[in-house]
Amino acid sequence: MARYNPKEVEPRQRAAWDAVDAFAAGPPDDPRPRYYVLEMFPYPSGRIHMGHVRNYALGDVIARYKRARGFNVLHPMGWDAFGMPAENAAMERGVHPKGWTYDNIANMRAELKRLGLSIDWSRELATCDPAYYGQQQRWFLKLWKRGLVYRKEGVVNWDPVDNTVLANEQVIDGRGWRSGAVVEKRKLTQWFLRITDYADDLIEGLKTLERWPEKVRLMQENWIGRSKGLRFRFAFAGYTPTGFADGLEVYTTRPDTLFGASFVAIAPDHPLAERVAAYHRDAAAFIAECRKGGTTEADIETGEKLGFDTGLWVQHPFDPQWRLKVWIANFVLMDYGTGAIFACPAHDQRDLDFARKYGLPVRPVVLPPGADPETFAVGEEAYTGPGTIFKSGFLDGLDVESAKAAAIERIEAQDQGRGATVYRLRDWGVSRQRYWGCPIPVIHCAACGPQPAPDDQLPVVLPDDVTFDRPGNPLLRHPTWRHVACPACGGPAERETDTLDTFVDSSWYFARFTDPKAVEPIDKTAADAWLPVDQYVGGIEHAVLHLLYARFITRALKDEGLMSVAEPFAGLFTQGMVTHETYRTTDAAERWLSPADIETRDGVLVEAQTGVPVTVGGIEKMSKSKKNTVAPEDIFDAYGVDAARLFVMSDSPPDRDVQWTAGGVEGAWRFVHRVWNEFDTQPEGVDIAVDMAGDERAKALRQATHRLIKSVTDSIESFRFNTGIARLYEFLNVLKGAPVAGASPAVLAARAEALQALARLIAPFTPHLAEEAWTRLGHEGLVVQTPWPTYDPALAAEDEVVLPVQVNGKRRWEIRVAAGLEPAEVEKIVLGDEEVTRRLDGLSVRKVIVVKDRIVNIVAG
RNA sequence: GCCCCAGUGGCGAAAUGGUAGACGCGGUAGACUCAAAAUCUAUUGUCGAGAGACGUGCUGGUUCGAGUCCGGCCUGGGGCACCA
Repeated sequence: MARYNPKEVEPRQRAAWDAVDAFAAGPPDDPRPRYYVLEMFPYPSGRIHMGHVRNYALGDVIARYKRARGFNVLHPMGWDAFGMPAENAAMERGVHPKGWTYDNIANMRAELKRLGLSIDWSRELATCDPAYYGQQQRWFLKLWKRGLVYRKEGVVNWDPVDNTVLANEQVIDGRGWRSGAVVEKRKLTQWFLRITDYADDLIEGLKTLERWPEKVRLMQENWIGRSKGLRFRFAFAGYTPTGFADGLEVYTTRPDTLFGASFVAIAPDHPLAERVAAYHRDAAAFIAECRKGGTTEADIETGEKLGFDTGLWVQHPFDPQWRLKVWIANFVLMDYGTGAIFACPAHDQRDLDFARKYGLPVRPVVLPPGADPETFAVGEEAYTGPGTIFKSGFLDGLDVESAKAAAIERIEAQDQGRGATVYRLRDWGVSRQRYWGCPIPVIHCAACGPQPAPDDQLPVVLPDDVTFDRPGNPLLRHPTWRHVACPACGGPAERETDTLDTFVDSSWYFARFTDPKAVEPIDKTAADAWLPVDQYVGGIEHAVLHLLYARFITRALKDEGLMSVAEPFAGLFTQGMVTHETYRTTDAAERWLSPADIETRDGVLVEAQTGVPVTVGGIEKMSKSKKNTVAPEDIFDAYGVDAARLFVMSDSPPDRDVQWTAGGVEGAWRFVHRVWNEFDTQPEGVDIAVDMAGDERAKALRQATHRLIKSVTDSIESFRFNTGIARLYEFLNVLKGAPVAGASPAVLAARAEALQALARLIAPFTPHLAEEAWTRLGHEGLVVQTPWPTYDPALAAEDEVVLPVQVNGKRRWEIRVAAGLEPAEVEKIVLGDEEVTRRLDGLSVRKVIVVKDRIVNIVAG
């Protein structure tokens, strides 16, 4: 009897899979139904962390399960290989980003292979490979031709640490998503992708994504932020400023409150504000002050409403005699709606704050239900609820929604505006002033303007000979790379030196995986065969960023005819994080300590090296800064890969955070050994066909086996891997209750049947152990090539059930009856039970409720 | 401020409206051992000797029956945030 040794078994079983190329996706004419399972591909930081282990183990369970269920599974892996860390390494350590990246890829590939993932490695790709980003340049130019790419000057988010521009989605709480630096506003000319063209589609599409978490759909919907309202023009009263002969256009979602108008306000960046500033020094000073304020969180929190009276007046659209003042206001945003609003202080808090500060009129026009129209007034809080419109001319008596429609209708009839839909979503700025990214394949000619790089010059390859001794974009200071001939006129021209946001790279890789060597960006036949991805697995942190960009690019490429699906991911699963306790020294320095650096001495937690006492802090996401990480490689060495995989899936539901504990992984490790012992003690050559009838113990084991198959299958199907694993643990306890020692031939046969099932059921979770066990049972082939076990419903069903009997909802005793017994029969048994008189305690039976195979409740009084 | 999610033993967690706490961790006792580790066995929500009672953040309600459904509140987490 040999002790299970993962260090010996695991590499051997991986070699066995490789020898038969077990995980290659089937050829195009494969008759099996296709299933595409994909985890978000990693950034090659150099090492895998526990988050990767969990992410890829979860995906691997699905891939292995689906394969066993007879699917032709595509389960590829690649590298999101462009990005800042490579350049930082170049600047800090003098290594080349390319070398650094490919070294990291080599390391991480080896680590991921060690995890025993059932990946089709023949499809591996890296986004920094010209073979990949060249194809990206191809479709980028196609989208340019389509009008989905444009260049404009605008105020952008500038990350002063990474020295680059960031998209709105990449600014979190006023800081760069990667660097954490406070983002500044800069005016730059940038490349944009017209994601707003698809705003409506992207919202509507969410409704079709039934296998996405509600939470993610909601976040995307909020991010796109569709609102319906009215866009209309105010005519100026008295003086009309130059360039505004058509009036001033505003956007509102509350046209029902137009008779409550108090003033009109424009953004400090509004062209009219600039016009006013041209002849009004105080206005110019006010605008400058607003810009300085910035958009950081703190500024907004304390942000006081500030305004500047332009001295201009406009006419109310429903009453030309009624004049409204035009203010410049710091709370009006230029890049939402039209950058101008009409204010109704009674029914909008911001307008109210502003009106109170500057002594402007507050006119309630929505009467809350039950309020008195004579006395209703607004104090310090605007009324935004439902009600009846009053003091509003032709809108009087209508409810809010009807009044909106009526007001829009009137404005449209007057030809002053139209009902409009406005989005919060902005176009996606994709220019990055960095070296390690996909070059934007454009050539700038002073005479001809920006020109697409000619097809025969693609890919536009990054030059290798660049320097990182100074900040800024190395492409900009490369001596020769930029200088090329204009493809249109042949004159001297310059390459675009901006590279693409790395989120562009990850917006289509799932499509490239369907044929990673295609001569076109996407092989339509392969893409249409495999897409959409049946199950995508990744972190919730990409709920808006990557997942929104990928949906957009998929739609754009579909419209370009490159593939046929509109939604890239039919099913999405967002897994929780791996967390760990944090530790700090109690000395003045309060240093964070790694779990590896602490130990218990005389019952006190101390730093191993110094003996300084340690306090246990919160349970947080594993991170380098808090030092609460555990290196996967160390765990693999100590407990084996299977135990690590098992533990990250066993202790929490996959979508929730899981807390890494030393005790937990030891439990998983014990399970691995106990499973092996059951296989190891089973004698060889047991006759499984022996007659088991009449042997109660054998029958009980067989029933447990078939119930196990059912419950593990159900658990995997519903992504509740933790409960599936719990059933496996439970079953092991059953097996141990029917040991080989002293077993009848029938029990031995039942054990053999149980082990045949068990080896296959654990295969998605602990694949190496499963394979070794399968071999131990004497099979020639591999578990990975063996179908999923099936259960006999008759055996899985209970034949006797214990029914709790309640009296008035309180459990009093229980009876044992045949499963499936009709309620009337059960009632007879219960009422005939001698317990009944004792338990009723003098009460009489009023009613008996029997839920078949579940419970009996006697209502007595 | 708005939107969403979650509160269950010492801990991670189970539980189609039907026996709350499966399974694991930790604890306790025991076996094996010269001893320890490992392993195995039993036990482990609280109170109670026991029968039993009480227990799923608080509070109302629906129901024969509520952790689960509905209303209000509290706490924690996440998202958005001057979006007109």
